[in-house]
Amino acid sequence: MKKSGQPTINDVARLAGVSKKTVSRVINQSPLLNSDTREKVQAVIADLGYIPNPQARALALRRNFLIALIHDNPNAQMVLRVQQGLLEVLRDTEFELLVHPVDRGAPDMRDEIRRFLERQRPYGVMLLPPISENDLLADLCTQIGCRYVRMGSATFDDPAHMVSSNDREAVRGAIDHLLAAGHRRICMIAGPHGFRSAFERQQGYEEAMEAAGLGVQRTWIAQGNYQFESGMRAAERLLDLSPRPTAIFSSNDEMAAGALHIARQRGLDVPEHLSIVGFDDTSIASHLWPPLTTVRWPIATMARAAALKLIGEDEEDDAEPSEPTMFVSTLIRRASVAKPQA
Amino acid sequence: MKKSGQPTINDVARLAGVSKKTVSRVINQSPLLNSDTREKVQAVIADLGYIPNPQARALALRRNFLIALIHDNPNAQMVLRVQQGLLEVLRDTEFELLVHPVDRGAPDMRDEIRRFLERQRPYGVMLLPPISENDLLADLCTQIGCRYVRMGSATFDDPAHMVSSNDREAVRGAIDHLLAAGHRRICMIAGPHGFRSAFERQQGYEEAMEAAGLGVQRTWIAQGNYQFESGMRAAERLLDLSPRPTAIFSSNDEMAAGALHIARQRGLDVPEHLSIVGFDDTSIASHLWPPLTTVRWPIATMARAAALKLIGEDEEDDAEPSEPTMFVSTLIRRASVAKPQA
DNA sequence: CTTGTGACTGACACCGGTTTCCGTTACCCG
DNA sequence: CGGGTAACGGAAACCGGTGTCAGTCACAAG
Repeated sequence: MKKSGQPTINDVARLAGVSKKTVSRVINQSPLLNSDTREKVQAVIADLGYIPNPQARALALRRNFLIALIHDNPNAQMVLRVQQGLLEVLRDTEFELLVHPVDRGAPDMRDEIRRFLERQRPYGVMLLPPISENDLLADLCTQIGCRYVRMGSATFDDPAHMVSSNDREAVRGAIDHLLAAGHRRICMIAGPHGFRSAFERQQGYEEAMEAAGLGVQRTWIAQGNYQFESGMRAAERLLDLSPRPTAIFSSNDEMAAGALHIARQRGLDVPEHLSIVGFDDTSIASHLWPPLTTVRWPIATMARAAALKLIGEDEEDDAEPSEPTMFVSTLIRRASVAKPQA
Repeated sequence: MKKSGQPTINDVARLAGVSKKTVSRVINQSPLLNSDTREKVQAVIADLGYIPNPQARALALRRNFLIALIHDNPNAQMVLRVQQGLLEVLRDTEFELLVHPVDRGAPDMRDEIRRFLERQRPYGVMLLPPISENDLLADLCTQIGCRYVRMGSATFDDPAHMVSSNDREAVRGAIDHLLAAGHRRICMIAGPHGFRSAFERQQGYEEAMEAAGLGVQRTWIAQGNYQFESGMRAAERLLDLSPRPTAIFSSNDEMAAGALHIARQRGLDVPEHLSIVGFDDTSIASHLWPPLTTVRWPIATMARAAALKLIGEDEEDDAEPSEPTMFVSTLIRRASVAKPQA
């Protein structure tokens, strides 16, 4: 004559002969518990297959176990690798991942995110580039009272809230690689205006070129929007230059793929007639022909670190030593770079 | 002297001069409500920025507003397009998306999923291939009492629980296209054993070959696991055949990309020396050189349909006419197919 | 033999909504 | 004018857990 639904905490309490409060103590690992009682209750829990209702818990605890991933990202590979990194950490916790993409274009994006945060009040929020660069969104999180971590191409916040890489330096390394191969007419496909990553990467290019005494030519830099087609357009402009560049560095792999596409269309061999270097090391880089020399951006690793920060125990006021949350990107040398032809 | 936290339903009721019951009626869109009252309450809600606590609601309603996406998918493009499709529908509802990837390899996958379902009890569950083909998981959902939709390459369940495409027919069309171009030695890179999509696509190939009076040669079919590298290995085996095939149909784009890679390595021009056709039409297909002729699998559309099914009002017992949940894939002709050389 | 102390446990209110069960009022209709 | 119905209020219970605080018990100290 029992009700047939899920077992509740009352069922456990009754069967174990204790109060529901004690069961609650077992669940929450309260230290002041007789180990006999604990074991008895745990046995009943296991026997019944009892699982505490997360909604009820959330209500009573006034906190939930949700991590929200907010992003507006053009790149599928990147988003998925972030999800994988996060979930690798979350898997053996009681946290779950809520995915909430937004539309950067929309004028009410901020309100939309606010509504989302106020409604769900996730325990932690992960902000992906490019919207992670928006300070207003970070403010929103603190205002609502959610922990947050921003992922970015440079540190622009309290390190406790950042997981970042040093793109500028990584790009310098990539350009140096081209320089070392003998290239001088090195052009760049830059990312869209307003993106911090685009800015950092362009800075890296400019610094490397100036350090090599080559200076920076405005016409050598074509802007794209991180998508394939824009890489094609940019490459067209660059390859129309005369003299033609011998190498192109692209702010991300997808635009590099677009550049490769155009080179092919024009009958230019890569790397014989044109060297190309990308950024990100998404799977497309190794799938292309020739396989793309590119900068590996350790996204999944960064996502794991972010997850740990989000669910970590560190208190706010605590003067944490802000662990090493700067990750290094490394150049992956494949087959899209060669010495320039005489 | 108010408490500063979130406004509650009591605050709304007090300010609107109605009972909380009435506010609740407004929120839940009860039909027997004077429109004046409704508007007044809604005004207060808007004014206060009141948002009902979803946890409390879930607790009281004994249902929540979560859609879970369970998948174990090798293909980033596909997963992300599904997410986009789902979220397009969910965006203007009160539902949120919970992403829960699993590990197909793990022996306790089913238990893991059961724990997840019993804990979260999502309102709806979306099962992606390949695990959507697992009947035990579908049973699990009904057992737990969650709605579910399976996405697949053929209908193998009550149509009310399926969103499917007819891969077999689509592949027949692709092979016919190759046949029409004059190809006879058409090989296939098949998907992994045990995948329904792999089976269906292979069937399509075999049916088309037999219908053309060419018969099916076992050695003309090489198996892969849907990933790039396996496509390379399969292509190597196929291109070692003598006489060499003039065309290769691949069970998905990624393996087709691998085949293209190998062709390049061997100095074979595509499509001059070898025609290649893929399946899925993920972004890699159009980014490759030459752009890949492939079958467009309308994933996002299917995901949208699935979302509608999941949040739809249709009752279980209702003998629904099982709307058109079969989606057609279409051949996208790009540049990787040509007449075979004499 | 009290008394105090600390370890352990239970009764009860509470989280923020919904539902049930009346009860009231106003209005419409025959 | 009786009676039916639509629109809403009030009180209390409930969903399934957790916090507070008081109580019990064993045992050592006084």
